[in-house]
Amino acid sequence: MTDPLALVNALDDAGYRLTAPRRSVAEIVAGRAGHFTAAEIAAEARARGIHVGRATVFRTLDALERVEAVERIDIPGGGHAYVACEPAHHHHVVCSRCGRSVEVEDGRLAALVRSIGRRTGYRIDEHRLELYGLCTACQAAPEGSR
Amino acid sequence: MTDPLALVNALDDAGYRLTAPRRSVAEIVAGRAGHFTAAEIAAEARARGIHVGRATVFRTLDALERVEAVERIDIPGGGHAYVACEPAHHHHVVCSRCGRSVEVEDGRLAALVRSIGRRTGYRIDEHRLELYGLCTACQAAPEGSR
DNA sequence: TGCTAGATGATACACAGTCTCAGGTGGATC
DNA sequence: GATCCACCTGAGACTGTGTATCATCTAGCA
Repeated sequence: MTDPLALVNALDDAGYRLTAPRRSVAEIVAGRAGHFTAAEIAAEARARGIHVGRATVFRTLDALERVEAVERIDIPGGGHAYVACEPAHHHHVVCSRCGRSVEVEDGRLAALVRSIGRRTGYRIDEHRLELYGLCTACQAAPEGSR
Repeated sequence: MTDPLALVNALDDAGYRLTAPRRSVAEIVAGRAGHFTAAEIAAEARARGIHVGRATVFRTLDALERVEAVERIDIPGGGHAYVACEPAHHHHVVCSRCGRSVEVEDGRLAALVRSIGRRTGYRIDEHRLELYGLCTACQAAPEGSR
């Protein structure tokens, strides 16, 4: 759950025009607790009776990613998902049952990455760490319930 | 570069039948130094004059992944790739220019993952770390050469 | 208010991956 | 070596995700 205004402002600050479809997408994104796919955003917009083209959803998520208001992650089994997040380098722990995600910051991993770089001789420019498991709520909930 | 026999044996040991298409795919996979996509394997088979269906390539790579003879990784920009590897949990450092990859083992990351689990309350079942950069050869080679 | 660059929706397209199904074949058994 | 059948195959349809194109629309500036 994020402030829709923050997303809209991020776009505005970066010089993107503030259009109705962008506001709608920002609002839906902001209302999401966990990760979501482009298709889910399009479906929710349709469910709310808002007409937003599929291409526009992709374009808007792309814009939000550029301004670092959302992050694109790979999900196990292929495909992508997005998470609304703070604009600093970090990683996500994603609940594989309910989709809720939390952010963890970078500290020790950055050191680990540097050490791997030294050991392998590679000049490491990019890394991605994604963690999947069960959030506290889903651990407590009985198996299969959702 | 892996021993094609090792891949074929891994399939055999797991109870998979040893068919001509599987041997061909195993041979092509074994001949690869870096990562590769299913499409590349299919293309190389075609180039060698071996007829292997696209579905069969996917099925064989899937089987090889099951027996842990290859690992499926996500590449930046979406899509998947595979790397032939030893059957122990580890991660890959992939050269973003030539595609060559090296394996790094797990030690400190496992500890980091545990500590993230403790901190967030998540029960972490799965994690993936992928590192991208330039290998020593590509760092030495002039920009743009391949 | 008018203008224009940038945004839009519709649509076609590309591509990866999955599924189905009729026919083929590896390998166990005799 | 012959037989048999469960498993494997290729072909091709299908699905889902993401991109490209284009005519039309509109936010926001002068």
